[in-house]
This record gives sequence, C-alpha cells and structure tokens, in this order.
Amino acid sequence: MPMTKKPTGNPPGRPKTFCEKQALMAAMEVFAQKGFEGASTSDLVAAMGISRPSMYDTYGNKEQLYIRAMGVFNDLRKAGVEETLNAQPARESITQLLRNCVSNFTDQAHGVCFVTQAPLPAGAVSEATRDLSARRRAEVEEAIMHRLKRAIRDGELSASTSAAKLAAYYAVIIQGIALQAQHGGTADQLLQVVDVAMENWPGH
Amino acid sequence: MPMTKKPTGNPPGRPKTFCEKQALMAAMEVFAQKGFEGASTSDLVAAMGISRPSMYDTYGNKEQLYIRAMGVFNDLRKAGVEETLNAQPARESITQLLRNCVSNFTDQAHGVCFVTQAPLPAGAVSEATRDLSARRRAEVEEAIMHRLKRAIRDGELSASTSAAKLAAYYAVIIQGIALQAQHGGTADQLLQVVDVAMENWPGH
DNA sequence: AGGGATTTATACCGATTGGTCGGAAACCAG
DNA sequence: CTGGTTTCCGACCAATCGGTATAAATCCCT
Repeated sequence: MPMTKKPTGNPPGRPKTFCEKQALMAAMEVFAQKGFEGASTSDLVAAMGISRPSMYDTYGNKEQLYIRAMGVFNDLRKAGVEETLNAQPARESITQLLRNCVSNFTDQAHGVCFVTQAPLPAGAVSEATRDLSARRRAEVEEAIMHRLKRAIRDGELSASTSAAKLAAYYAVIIQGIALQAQHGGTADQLLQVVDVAMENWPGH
Repeated sequence: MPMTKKPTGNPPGRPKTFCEKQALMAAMEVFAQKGFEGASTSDLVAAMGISRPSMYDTYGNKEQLYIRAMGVFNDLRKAGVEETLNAQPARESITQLLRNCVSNFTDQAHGVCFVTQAPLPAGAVSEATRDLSARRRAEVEEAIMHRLKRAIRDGELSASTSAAKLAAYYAVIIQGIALQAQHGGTADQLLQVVDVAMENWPGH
C-alpha cells in the first residue's frame, strides 16, 4: 500500500500575505478622512499596505471597496449608537449620544466624511451606491426613533409625542454638529449647543 | 489745422466678448453644485461660455476663481439672511430664516456646496483660502447673534439669554438642514424639524 | 494704413487619475 | 519533480486633471 500525503486542507494556490479585514479597516480610515473622491487609489493601497493590483483582485474596484468600507463604518457606528441609546433612560442616553458625537467629530483622527459627505459626487458613483449610502445613513435616525418609541411605551414620554419628528430633529442636530466640527467648531462650543438642543425635551 | 479724431475713451486692445460678472455667476453655480474639487476647469469654462485660457487670463487660476465665486455666494447669502432677520420680531424672523433655508437647500437648482462642503480638501487649496472660507461661513452665525443681542436690548428676550450660545445652536440647525437636504431630506420633513427647533425659544 | 495693446482659441504640457497586463513567486496535490 | 492554481507586483494604459504657449483676431490711436 503506497503512502499518500495527508491533505493540509489549505486552499490551493499562493496564500494571501495580508489580512483582508485589516486592509479594509485601513481603507475605511482613508475614506472617512478624505471622502470618496479625495481618496485616490494610491492613497488607499499605501495605507492598506498592499499593491494596487492586489486591491483590485481582492475588492473589485474603488467603488466596491468604498461600499465595503462604508459597511464597516456604519456597522461600527450603528452598534455604538445603539449601545449608547440603551444604556440609560431616554433623555440621558440621547444627551450622551450627542456628546459622543461632539467628541468623535471634533477628534481629528476620527474621520467623519462618511457622515458629512454630500451625495457621493453624482457622476463618480453608481446610483445604487448613492441609495445604499442614504439608506445606511438613515439608520441613526431610525435607532433614535425606536428609542423614543420605547420611551413612550415605558411612560418616559407622553403618548402625544411624535417620535418621528423628534428623531428627525436630533438627526439634524447630529449632522449639524458633524459639519460644524469639520469646519473648525470646537468641542466646547458644540457641547453648549448640545445643552441648548436638549432643553426642548418634551415636558420641559 | 489738422483734424484729430476724438478719443473714444475705450481701453486699448481687443475688447472682452463676455461679461466678467455674468461668467462669475455661472462659475458660482457650478461650484455651488459640485464643490471645489468636483468642478473641473472644463465644467467651469463650459458653463461660463468662455475658453479655458480666457478664464485663466481673467481670474488667475481655479482657486482664485473659487474665491471670487465664494465671495459672490456669501455676499448674496449674507444680504438675504440679514434682510430676513430684520423684517420681523426676533422669534418670527429666525423661524423664517430656518424655513428659507429649508426651501433653498431642498431646491435642486440652488446648490449648497459652499455651505456643506468640508474644509476644502486640505491639500487642494491654500491655507489662506480655507481660512477665508471658514470666516465667511461664520458670518451667518454672527448675523444671528447680532439679531439676538438686539432682541435682548429691545426687551424681546430676557437679559439672561446667551446670544452666543443660541446663535451657535441655530447655526448648527442650519448646517444640519443643509446636509440632510443634500442627503435626500424633503422640505416637509425639514419644516417639521424647524418647528421642533423653534420650540425651545427662551421663555417657552 | 500701420503700430501697440489686448483677447481670442487651438493645441499642447507634465502630472495624476482609476484600472489592467503578464510574468515571477508561492502554495497545493499527485 | 510536474502541473494546476492562486497571489503578487512592476510596468503600463487611456483619460482627465490644472495650467500654458502661441499665433491669429480685434480693438485703439496716430
């Protein structure tokens, strides 16, 4: 009986020399700071530590890489938002959410272009990607709305409160904070804005 | 006595065949809709109806053209804001200002990139231009603050009101409305946000 | 008519963009 | 070893970017 080598179970072919998820995180940071058009493929592959053809082999093209990166960004963001929203009573948790936005968005290293970036330059990206971007961005507003509805069910807010209106309001505040932070607004200034914004919590 | 022709008073050389201000308005619209990087020189000269060298001869380069266009945009905007702010009592005029922002920013043709555009891509533009952009953008907040201070002097608002904090708050609301509008928010939704935002006018 | 001044626009520049080709290199199974 | 399969990456591609050189065209004034 001839001896046969035990199969390793490894996939055939030359193995990858980099971690796909790790490279994706690096790409996400570049996109988050420079935006879709501002991030060149050269920027991206340099940050990812791989060659340009490797990027194209692995992720397809720049737009698909952006979609993946945006997915990671929004997954992380959504998880953080929901954790914040559920850690305390409604009013306190939303206050904390806004404060977290201030510190995140005024943190140079954070990168906020996935939040502020305009409808990805109309011609530069497919319509499907723009839709996806809009849908994912709306998740934060939805999370706030769900939290408000729960607060109404729990009796924290009166049943006459419009959760949708209030959620849209806080979403606008968050976007405004993000934009103002990118334009040079300081954390101190924006925390005061948060105070003002929370003064009209239903029931004074 | 020889007859001498009467001088026309016109400048020497071939006369311009286009109106500088008109071309500048066209450039402003392109920048307002596409942003600095998104607007290529080809886009610009096409909209301006002139050749590329004419643009460079007249305005210098793309960045200086942007500065001029931003100047026009902010002059017009500031004038409109101040007119709105002074037409009525403080609370009503600020309500109107926010509503005007909603209709302007949700109007496809208006173009809002001078408002939302991030700190002009760090490398693409000189530091001086970024500073100028930040300074001019702050004018709206200043106009609101002056209006609030006047309201305090006039007794419309209590002397304990912080005009600076409140102005920063409304500025954030405006930026948030601009961004949300660019991301697909409708006028109806944003008008409701304006209602909520105005509910915390000092003194209920 | 002719000289000086200025604007015109075609045609071009080097640099950078997103994207690809094709061969060398590294793994598997037999 | 051999052949099949996959990844790796230097070199290249056409297109576009912001910006310019050049020469014809058009005006003023004498």
